[in-house]
Amino acid sequence: MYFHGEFTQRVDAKGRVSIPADFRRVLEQGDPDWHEGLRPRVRIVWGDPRRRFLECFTEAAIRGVEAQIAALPRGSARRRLLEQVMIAGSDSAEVDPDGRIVLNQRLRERIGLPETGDALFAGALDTFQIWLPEAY
Amino acid sequence: MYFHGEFTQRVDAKGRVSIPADFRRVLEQGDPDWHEGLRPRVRIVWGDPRRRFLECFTEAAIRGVEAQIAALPRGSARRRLLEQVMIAGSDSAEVDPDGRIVLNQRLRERIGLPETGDALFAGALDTFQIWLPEAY
DNA sequence: AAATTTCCCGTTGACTCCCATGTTTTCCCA
DNA sequence: TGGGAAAACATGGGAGTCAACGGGAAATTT
Repeated sequence: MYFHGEFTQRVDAKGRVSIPADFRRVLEQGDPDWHEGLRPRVRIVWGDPRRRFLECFTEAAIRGVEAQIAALPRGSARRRLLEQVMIAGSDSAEVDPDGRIVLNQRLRERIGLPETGDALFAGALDTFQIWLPEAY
Repeated sequence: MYFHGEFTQRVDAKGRVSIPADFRRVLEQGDPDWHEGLRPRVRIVWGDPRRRFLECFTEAAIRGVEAQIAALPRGSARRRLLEQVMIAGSDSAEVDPDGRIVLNQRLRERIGLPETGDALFAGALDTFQIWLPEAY
């Protein structure tokens, strides 16, 4: 089950933004611990300075990435870099009962989202991205 | 089993349009999860700016495309481009019990369909296209 | 206690579902 | 082969449902 499609969602004054319903379904299916009535988790990666979007992973997808990094030689340059970008540079969040997550100050600044405005969600197979619409 | 032929169908005020019956048969056969009494799924790709039509894939066909994209290196330019055009730039729809799908505002604008009018369906083997008749 | 975060509501609009109707095509049998 | 019944198809409309979203109250943090 993959993310696909493109959705514009409003970010309110509290930093809340609705995850498109289709994406929620994918997050639920992609979270091994999830079951009906529980809230799916999502991992938000912001650590790559070259990217002007937030990259969001299902629980299953981020575990795959973590396993790949863990398989690299401890202390190697490549491993350190990926650790810094993907692991240190990520937040995990829970989708609330209304289907929303909160983008905190740092996350919003990272992609240039104003106090209140629209965010663009773009599906990309096993991840989805959150963009400032003008930057997309 | 392939899409073929050319059909003009009416788009009503709600954006609904009947899928030609022949095409429905192909969608049903091309959806691995489909069985009698279930509704076939269809994937509508609108993301290629050079195209002035909507390209519609069977479930099997789009999975093939997704698998090919997923096989490309994560983060490569080619993969990002294809993700944007084919994955983010697509909507999925279910054929309703009356054999119709809904073309929402964005899809209609994409090919210049007026509020109410005719759409032209053209078979193209494993996909079919939806055109504004004048543009075809 | 001030600020931030979470929870819970109500509202709005879009979309889905179901039903109704007319037309065309298919099928069967005289 | 002609006619008629039955099925399939194309299309319209109304009502119910759900997602998106904003606001205030409660809870938590600092």
